[in-house]
Amino acid sequence: MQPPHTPPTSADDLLARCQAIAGLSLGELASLANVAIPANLQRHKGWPGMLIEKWLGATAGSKPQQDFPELGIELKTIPIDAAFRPLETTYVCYAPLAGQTGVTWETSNVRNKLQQVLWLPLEGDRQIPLADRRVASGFLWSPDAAEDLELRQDWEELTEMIALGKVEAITARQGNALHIRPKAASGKVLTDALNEDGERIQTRPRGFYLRKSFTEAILARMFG
DNA sequence: GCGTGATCATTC
DNA sequence: GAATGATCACGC
Repeated sequence: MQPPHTPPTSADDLLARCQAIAGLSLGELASLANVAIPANLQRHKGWPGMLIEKWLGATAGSKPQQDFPELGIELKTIPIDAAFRPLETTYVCYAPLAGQTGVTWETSNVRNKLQQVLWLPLEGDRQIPLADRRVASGFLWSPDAAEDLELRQDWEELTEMIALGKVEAITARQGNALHIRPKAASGKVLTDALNEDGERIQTRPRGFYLRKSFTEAILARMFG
């Protein structure tokens, strides 16, 4: 077995690729793909995600769109414990901080990214050696009306604060499903934002993340 | 620096 | 122990 050389042609094709790797360990997938296995993830935090992208035929690169644009599907690997509960929050996308005007929930990056997600849970317990961690069954998810509403309310609240120049007042404690946290290579990285007087300021870049409680409910519906 | 892939590690 | 705030690697 080898990683595919072409993108999946349909959602069914993509799901079939998931089925083909379900139950295999990251070590097995890495050696079959001739990818080196890091000792741990401390300096390779995105490694599992990159490996799975390769196995599903996602086009490599850092485009700000979905992983499978022709299918309208975003891929998210998610580390889980033995009870299929998420061990980490899920990064969605950058939070625009400088003069985003006229953007609504319907046209937001967050909604676009979450319109249709292929969740691929993997064992993430730090006690399990990285190479031994197995991949679970991937599944497609789209937010239902209640989830969409929950996400929209959080997004609108946070986006309004940014628009009012209150970026610095935003805390990760805000938001039921979606929240904002720093997202950068280090605390030295700065980007443009606006203060309450509409003046340009420099602040740490932020990103939107899904809370564990939100993704836990999604996983529970599938595996619970 | 932006945006991708995220997890780490300090604080609560 | 969990959540928040901070950080690591890579391509361009």
